[in-house]
Amino acid sequence: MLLDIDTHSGVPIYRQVIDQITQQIMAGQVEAGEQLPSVRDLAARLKVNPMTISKAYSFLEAGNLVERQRGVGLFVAKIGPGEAEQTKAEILQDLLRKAAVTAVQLEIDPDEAVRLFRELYEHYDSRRRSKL
Amino acid sequence: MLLDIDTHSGVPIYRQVIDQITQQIMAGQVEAGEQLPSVRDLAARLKVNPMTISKAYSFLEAGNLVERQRGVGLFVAKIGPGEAEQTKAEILQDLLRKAAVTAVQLEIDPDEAVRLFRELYEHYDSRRRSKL
DNA sequence: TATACTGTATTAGGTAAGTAATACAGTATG
DNA sequence: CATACTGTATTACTTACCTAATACAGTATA
Repeated sequence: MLLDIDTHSGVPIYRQVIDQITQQIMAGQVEAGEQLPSVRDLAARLKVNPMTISKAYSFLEAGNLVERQRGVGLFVAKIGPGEAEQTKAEILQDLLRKAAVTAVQLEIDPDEAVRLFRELYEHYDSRRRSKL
Repeated sequence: MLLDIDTHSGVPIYRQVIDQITQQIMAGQVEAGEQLPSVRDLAARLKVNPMTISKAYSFLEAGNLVERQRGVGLFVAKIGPGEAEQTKAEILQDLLRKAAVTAVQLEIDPDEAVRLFRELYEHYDSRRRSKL
């Protein structure tokens, strides 16, 4: 599992871990039942304290995205389709909110912004399809 | 000047203020010599402590983006020609690219994604207009 | 001069994040 | 059983962020 922590972004490390694992689960990059790296393993890889990772994992567990077994490890949970849909929408909304605020701040025409977004969607969608 | 503070993002408030003002200056949305809102004014608007805004303004001053005059206020500085400017379209594209990639990865319907973006735009746009 | 604004400084306090160190409890394997 | 892993708990500490309150100094206007 590849995680990237940007220590200059101002976002707490544990938040970045949560967000990235959440996204990977939602994108189907990891399957239900799959084991995530151990607290110590991931902490060593990311060069942070194990308790920081444990904190992130606790939040993921509280959000029912993973199941933790003491002595064994952490496993991706089965996500109900309704829950997955809601989580996906929340992830996208956060990104689009940032874009929308910026578009408004910079006084970019809404139709222009929407057109650009749709074009980008189609661009990356066709790239994804060409991989199937 | 419209600023939006997302208290759930984990990014410190002063960082968000810095980043958004920086972005607007670099995009040419505000001109050299233009006055920014006072510390107290912006703090009241964003419902934060004035010292938090003062901290952000200090960083902007340290980065030579603004000039502060005690008793008068804060003014956008002349930016040297060497400073790399991004166009508004480039800025927005970077953000929308991330959203588009994510929407594709999460297999979110394009019309749904576009509808969400437009709603968010209109939401923040109506906030901006209500301040004019 | 008084008033209302402007930014700045200071003190004190609370919360959050991250860390180090240590130890415990549980699991799996040889 | 010993070992090596697993997650968890705890204590203590530092740094960062944010706040409230207060006051000072500077500027602009009536």
